[in-house]
Amino acid sequence: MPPVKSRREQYSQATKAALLEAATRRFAEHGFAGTALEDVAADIQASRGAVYHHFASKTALFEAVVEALETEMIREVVEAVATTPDTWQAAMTAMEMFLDHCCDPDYGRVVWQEAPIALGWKRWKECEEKFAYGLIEQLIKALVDSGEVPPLPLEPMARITFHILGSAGMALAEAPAQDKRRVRDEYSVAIRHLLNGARRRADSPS
Amino acid sequence: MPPVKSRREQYSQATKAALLEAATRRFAEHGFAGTALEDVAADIQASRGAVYHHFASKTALFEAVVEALETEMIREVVEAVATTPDTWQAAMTAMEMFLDHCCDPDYGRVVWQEAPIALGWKRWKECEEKFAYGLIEQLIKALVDSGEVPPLPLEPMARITFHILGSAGMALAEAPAQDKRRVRDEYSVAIRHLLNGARRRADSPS
DNA sequence: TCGGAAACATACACACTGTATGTCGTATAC
DNA sequence: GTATACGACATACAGTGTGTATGTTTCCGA
Repeated sequence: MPPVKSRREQYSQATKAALLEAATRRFAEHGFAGTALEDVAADIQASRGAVYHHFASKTALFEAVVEALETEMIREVVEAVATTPDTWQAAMTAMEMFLDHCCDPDYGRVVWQEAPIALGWKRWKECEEKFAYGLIEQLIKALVDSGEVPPLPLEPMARITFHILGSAGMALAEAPAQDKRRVRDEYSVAIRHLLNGARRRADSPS
Repeated sequence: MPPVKSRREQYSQATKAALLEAATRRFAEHGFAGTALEDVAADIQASRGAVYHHFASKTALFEAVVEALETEMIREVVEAVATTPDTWQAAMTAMEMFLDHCCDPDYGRVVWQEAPIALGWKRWKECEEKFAYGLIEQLIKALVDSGEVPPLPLEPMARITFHILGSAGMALAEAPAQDKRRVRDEYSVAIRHLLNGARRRADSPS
C-alpha cells in the first residue's frame, strides 16, 4: 500500500464521513425510525446504494454514529480524569464532564434516547460496555481499592451507577435547551448526595 | 342498557381479552418489532381486521398490554405498602415487591425491555408517570416529610430512584431464569446500601 | 492499454402497517 | 315478525421503507 492513499480511497472515505455526519444530523433530529436512508443519502447528493456500500444495514450505520459520539466523549473524560490524582475527585470530575456532554443535543438524543431503541437493549449494553461502562467500573474499583468506598458487589454497583448517570443523560437529552443547565446542576447535587452516602464516613463534603 | 350485557358484547369483549393475552405472549417472546399483527390475530383464529377493530394501531395494542401489566403490578405493591406503617419499611417493601415482580418474564420483557422501544421514551415516561412514577414520588415525599431523609430536589431524586429500580428491572428482565433470584438479591443489597446512604444518620440498618 | 475491481446508481422483491370496503349476524324499531 | 341499522369482524389494497441483486462508471495497477 502506498504511503499516500489513492484518490479513489480518499473520495470513498470522504463520502463515508459525510454519510456519517448526515446520519448523525438526521438521527438526532428525527430519531432512528423517523429517518429514511433515502433522506440521509439525499443530503449527500447520493443514493441509498452508497449507504449500503459503506454500511451493512441501517442499524450498522446508526451504530457507527453512536460509536463515533461515544469515542469522542470517552476521550474527553479520560483526559480529564487522568490529570486528577484523588480518586474521589476524579470520579466526581468524570461525572460532571459526562453531564456536560449530555447537554450536547446530538450526543444526548442519539446515544441516550435513540440508541437503546434502535439497537435494542442487548446490543446497546454491549456498546456501552465497550465505552462508558468499562470506565465506570474502573473508577468504582479505584474507589474501593483506595478504601474510599466499602466493598460491595461490583457488578450491580457499576450497573446502578451507570443507570443513575443514564437517568441524568436521558433527562438532559429531553430537557429544553434553556433548562439544561439547571437540570444538570440538580442532577449533579442529587448524584453527589447519593454517592456520598455510599462513601465511608470520613465525611468530607463534595 | 340492560343489566346483563348482550351476547354480542360478551363475544366482543372475549375476543378483545383474547387478543390482549395473545399479544402479551407474542410481545414478550418476540418483542414489539418482531411481532406481526397477523400472527397475533392468527393465535386467536382471527384476522388483522379484528385487531384494528379493537385497537387503533399496533402501538395502541402494545400500550394496552403494558397498562394491564402495570396496573396489576401497582395494585400488588400498593396493597403491601398500605399495611406497613413505618415509612422506611414501606419504601423497602415496595422495592422488594417490585424486584420480585420483575422476575416475571412477561412483565420484565414487555415493560422494561420492549416498552421504551415500542412507545418511545416520551410516551413511555408518560405511561410510567401514571403508574410506578407517581408511587415513587409519593414514597419519597413521605420519607422527606417524616424526616427520614433530608430534603433534596424531589424531581431528580424521584427520577434517579426510578432509574435505579429501572436498572434492576432491566437486569432482571434479561437475566436467565435460574439467575434471577441471585441477581435480585444483589440488587436489593446494593440499592439498600445506596438509599441508606441518602438517609439521615440515625443509622439503623436495613 | 486493458482487464478488473472499487464505488456507487438503479431496479426489484418482500414484509408490514394502516385503511377502505365488503359481509354477516344480531339487536332494535315498528 | 319483518325491516333496518349497526356492530364485529374479514378481505383487499395502497403506501412505505428495508434489503438485495444487478447494472454502470471510473480509477488503479500490471
